[in-house]
Amino acid sequence: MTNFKQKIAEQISKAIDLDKEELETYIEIPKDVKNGDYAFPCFRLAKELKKAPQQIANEIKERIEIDSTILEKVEVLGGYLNFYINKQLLTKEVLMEMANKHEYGKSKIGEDKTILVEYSSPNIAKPFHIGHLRNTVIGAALYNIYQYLGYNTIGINHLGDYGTQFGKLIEGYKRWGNEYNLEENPIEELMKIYVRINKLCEKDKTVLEACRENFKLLEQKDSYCVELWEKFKELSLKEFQKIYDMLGIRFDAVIGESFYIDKMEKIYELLENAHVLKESEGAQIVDLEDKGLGVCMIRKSNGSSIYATRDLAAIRYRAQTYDFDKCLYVVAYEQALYFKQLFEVAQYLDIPGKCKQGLRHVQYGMVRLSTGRMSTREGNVIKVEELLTEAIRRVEDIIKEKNPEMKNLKDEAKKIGIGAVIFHNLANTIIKDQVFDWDNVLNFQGETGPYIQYTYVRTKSVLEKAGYLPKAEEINIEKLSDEYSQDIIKLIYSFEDTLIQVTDKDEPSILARYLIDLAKAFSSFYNENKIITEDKELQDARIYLTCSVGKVLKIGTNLLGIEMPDKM
RNA sequence: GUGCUUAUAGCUCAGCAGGAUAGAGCAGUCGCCUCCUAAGCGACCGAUGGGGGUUCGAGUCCCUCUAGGCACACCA
Repeated sequence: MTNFKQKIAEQISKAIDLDKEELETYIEIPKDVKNGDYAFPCFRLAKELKKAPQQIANEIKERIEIDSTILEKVEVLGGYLNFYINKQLLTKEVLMEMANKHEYGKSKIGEDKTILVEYSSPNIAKPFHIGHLRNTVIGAALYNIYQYLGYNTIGINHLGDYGTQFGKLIEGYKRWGNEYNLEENPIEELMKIYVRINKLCEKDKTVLEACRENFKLLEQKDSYCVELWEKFKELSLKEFQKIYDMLGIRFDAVIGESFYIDKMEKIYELLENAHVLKESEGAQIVDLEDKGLGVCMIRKSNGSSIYATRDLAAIRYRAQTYDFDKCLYVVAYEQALYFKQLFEVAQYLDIPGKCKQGLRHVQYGMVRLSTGRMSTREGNVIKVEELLTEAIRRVEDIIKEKNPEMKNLKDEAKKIGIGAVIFHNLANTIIKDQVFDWDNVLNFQGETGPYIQYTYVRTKSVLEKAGYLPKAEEINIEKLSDEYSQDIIKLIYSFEDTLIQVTDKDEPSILARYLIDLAKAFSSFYNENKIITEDKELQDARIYLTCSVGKVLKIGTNLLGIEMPDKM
């Protein structure tokens, strides 16, 4: 499709002697459509050229050649040069693109680039709560979008299956294992043990030492510890899988921290050879004080490993295995300092420079309860299963009321309920904290997942009523020159650009917002116009547009990890 | 104490790496189903935390204050 912005920049660059790429960055999209489709503010040239902005605008306008196939007109308003693009061309191109491309917006711009996305990464033996949900949903959306743009994308679930916490669990199980029924409700019971042993550790430091000792034994492959650990792991994974199935999420690699056990010696060695490893209080650290990053611990004073060691081993392994260009860590912002340290220390590894530079912490805000922070140790967490089940239940109630005849009630309710929860997690800038509120998450009106789904279902139902789909090349595009249709056309035009923005900023909410805008534009259009009408040409054009909106809505929501219902 | 981060309408959020009159949703008030699904559409109401600065122009950049959140070595 024509890159209008670029074309306009080219024209301006011919009129005044400035680099067209630079000019392109100055061009903006006016807030008010009355001011055209693109605008070039001349203010910043005023000083250089020693002329009034308006005069500059006028002079550029004089010198510019208007290619009427691309631009309708150019106007000067204040210090702005306002460009009105050729609607016919835009409309034609969007419709043809839609007709010719099987998957609209799909691109190859990421070809030859490998992106790793580490996300979800729950801790074994701990409940999967709404904090993990946010992480999982953000990671999955990024994964899908990168992939759609042609990147070779690898999704990694870096399970927290190692560390002192297991020393604690083992200690707890040793002491009170027979009091708990692990088979029945594994995570619940393990959590109780975990909470209990943590309380004891706080009171009695010797117990904490015993826990650390257990982890050390686990690391040394003590058979009792390994056996227990494997049992905990198996039970937890089964539970997690239930949730991934509900959410429709899968990973290319599920590799726990424990996978790196035998890859850590090499890390010690590399850091040793780089002369950055120092002893401090009996532990091995890398001092990053001069960079304002404190110290990064690599080996504990009792000789056992720590998460940084395993993460470094993971980076090295991933560089060797995937030769990645970018590795995204979707992890809450509370670990911001840690990741800065990690990436800093990773510079000493024997991996390609592009891998070292491609490490990126995608930070998202915490999910809190109105009563404060969620804490597994405190036991006050909202579990994902509970939330999804409630969402589905509420949707079922609404369907029974609004559409009692509906078939596949269970299936559709699931798509809508889960869709609402996923969308809610992606609708806002991810760095912002969220205060969890049932009514907020499970609101189905306004800017929500169900709103987009509802809009989509409407497009489907119109198409069903029409019973045919006209050919794109036969559409009379003049029938789509009204404001409502044009709003939609412009939005569809900017779909790919929206996806690129998501990957530029690692911010899925940009796509979520876009889909709301598109659904709104269609809803207004739908309300204002009859699609099925007497005027056959008009009907064809509108049907085609309706179909296009439906396609983009579906592709977009799927990229966010949300399924579309057929009926609502 | 140091560092990071957030602050926009009663509530939840947008605001394209400074640009034209700051946009939505929810809540509230009011209209719209003899018409393709009212989980919808339209209208009204209502806002940039305080103070400086840079700039032709600041919600956006800088400084400062205030208020939340987070992190600062043997948890991950």
